Amino acid sequence: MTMSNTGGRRRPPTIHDVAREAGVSRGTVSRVLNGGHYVSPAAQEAVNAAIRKTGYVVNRHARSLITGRSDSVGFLLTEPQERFFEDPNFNVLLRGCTQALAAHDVPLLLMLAGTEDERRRITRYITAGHVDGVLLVSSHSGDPVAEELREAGVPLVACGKPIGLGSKVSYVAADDRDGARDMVRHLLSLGRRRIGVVTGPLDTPGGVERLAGYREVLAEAGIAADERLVVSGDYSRASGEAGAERLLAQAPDMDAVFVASDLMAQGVLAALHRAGKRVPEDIAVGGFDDSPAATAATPALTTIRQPWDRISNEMVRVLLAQIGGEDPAAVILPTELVKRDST
Amino acid sequence: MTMSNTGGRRRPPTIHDVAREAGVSRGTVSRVLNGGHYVSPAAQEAVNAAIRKTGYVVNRHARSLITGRSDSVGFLLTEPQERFFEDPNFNVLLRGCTQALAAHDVPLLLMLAGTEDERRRITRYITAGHVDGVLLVSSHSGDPVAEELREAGVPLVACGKPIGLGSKVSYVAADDRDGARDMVRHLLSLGRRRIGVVTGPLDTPGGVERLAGYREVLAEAGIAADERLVVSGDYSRASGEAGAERLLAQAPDMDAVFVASDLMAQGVLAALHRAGKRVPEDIAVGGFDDSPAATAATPALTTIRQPWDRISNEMVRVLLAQIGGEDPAAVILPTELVKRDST
DNA sequence: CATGCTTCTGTGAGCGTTCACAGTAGAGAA
DNA sequence: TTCTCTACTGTGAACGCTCACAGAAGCATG
Repeated sequence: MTMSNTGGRRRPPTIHDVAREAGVSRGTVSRVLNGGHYVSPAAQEAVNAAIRKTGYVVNRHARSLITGRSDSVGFLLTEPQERFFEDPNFNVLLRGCTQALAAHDVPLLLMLAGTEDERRRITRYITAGHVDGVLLVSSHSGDPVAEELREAGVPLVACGKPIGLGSKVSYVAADDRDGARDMVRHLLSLGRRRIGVVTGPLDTPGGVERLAGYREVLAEAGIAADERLVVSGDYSRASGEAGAERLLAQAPDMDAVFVASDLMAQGVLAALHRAGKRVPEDIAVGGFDDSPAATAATPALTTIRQPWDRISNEMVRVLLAQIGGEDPAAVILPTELVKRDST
Repeated sequence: MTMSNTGGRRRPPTIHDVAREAGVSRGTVSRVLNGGHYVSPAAQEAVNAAIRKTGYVVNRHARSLITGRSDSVGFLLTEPQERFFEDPNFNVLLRGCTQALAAHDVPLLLMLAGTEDERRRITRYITAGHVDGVLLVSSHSGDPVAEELREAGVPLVACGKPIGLGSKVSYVAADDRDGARDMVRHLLSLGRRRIGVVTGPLDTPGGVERLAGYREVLAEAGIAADERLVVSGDYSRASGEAGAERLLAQAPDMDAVFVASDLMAQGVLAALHRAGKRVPEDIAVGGFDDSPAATAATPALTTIRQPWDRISNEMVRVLLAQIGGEDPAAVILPTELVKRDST
């Protein structure tokens, strides 16, 4: 073994060591490292051998210092803390993004900005160029961070359509409205006519769009809108529980309910259970997300699958493209109805 | 406003710009930046004003290049992917560590190393000095990453006691054994005598220790060990379900069961429900973790709370201390019994 | 033979910091 | 006065890399 590195760290090999080992100059090694253009096969081979032999790994700090890029991206969460770890979707997204970035050898910096203070610090950090771009996960509109970053010219991709901002910012989103339409059509196809809805927060695209889909399908089916069948939640389990109770009180003849998230649907199921309603016999329940909560629920939840792997992949793709100089882009991905036992 | 940075990124101010603005030298600015020793109050003030005026932010790459430190740490997950996003504990831990690090202005790099290939790449990345230290989250023993990193002299703190390694590696863990003892004692105090257990994987410290606690308390109570009451799971919901079925078959007279994770307990509850057993009347169920799954379960789960915020805080503290030159340390934190409806 | 073109290679400069060192000024002691 | 000590300040020289440029070699074309 050449790299006798056991115990205590010694000075790692530099590009100079590799060059000497390979009998070429720093320039040639650098060229090999960066794509190998204008390098003879012989030199190429010698350099690669030297890299293997010395165990050389490029010093990203030195590289970043001169290129001005950091070759890393931030994963920024501007949600208040609770939501982050209550909502399983975040995990799937985070995991997907980490993997997609790893495939490009780009490390991911996780950033939490719940408070005003943290937001300032992190904005500062980002605009100082410590990351090349940002994957933004914040559902609520009027998020000042997105606007600040956009103004500072930081490449940015949001997850879900940012409500406040113009079309100048990239985003990747599932087709919420279409997913909602699918679910409500499914409920209609089961013969249900008194279909309630527990929406998400109406300052989020998901909240707005899923409600819109619900309304559209009912209108198309010639069913009159009934506001007693519409209540709002905040995606939390507790708000689902409260929502179901309100619905039962306002519309006792309800025979189905479309819930804008699986977590809320869990709450709805609990409330229905308490009220002595059988699911799906008395009331069919449809969720949204296809999160682990859907299979964990009893009965297992019929829901709308969001294509999280594709979403994360696309977010990374669009972000890297934008870092590479391309213009912002919006990507909408289709959802899928997953039938289980609750309908 | 001085920093007219609107649209397109311009060259950010350097330490030189600040020095000129403040009428001092680079050296003085640098000293202010690094603690302000040997700097006159007047210079101190002038530099701070200049920093505010120019909007200067230190270029970490340049700093890292010369100091040899990266001022960032890695959060390394060597679990296979599924577990990561099925287990809510990871989130809490991740969030806690991110916050604790942010308080020290240290960014966190999230690293996933599920496959052999990824492991090699990431080990390489880490040993090249791209992070100053690593927070390691992997429960299974015989994890080669931990050993490699330790050998390379990378500061390292594991979450949970690494089984294979000697005492040379730091770790922070909840007192699994004591938590298990509390739970089993609680079940005994309810008059239960035929207490089953669904353990975690027995190549993880949590799996081993929680089972040991169970055995100890039963022995102390003078209850003979009965291997028909002991089955193993892998912390997944499904394995809890399967485990409960085995227990019911092997020991139909079981009147309580201690499950080594809340997620598995959810599976246990489902299986008991299917078998027509009432919880807690027929069989009391105790979980472990106090994850969101505990409150989501019906009935709400009596469980053992792991002090995740303290765990993450301690992990960060120990890691930073180790980076600062201190020796490795082990920290054991107490757990807490949380009584709900399942016992 | 000169000229141009393409492919390849080496060299110096410089990215923005910190660090070691060499000062300078002022206070107090001899 | 002169010396020493302390508090402070400025100045190269790195750190390891990429980039622009200059030049060499090979080959075809004028």
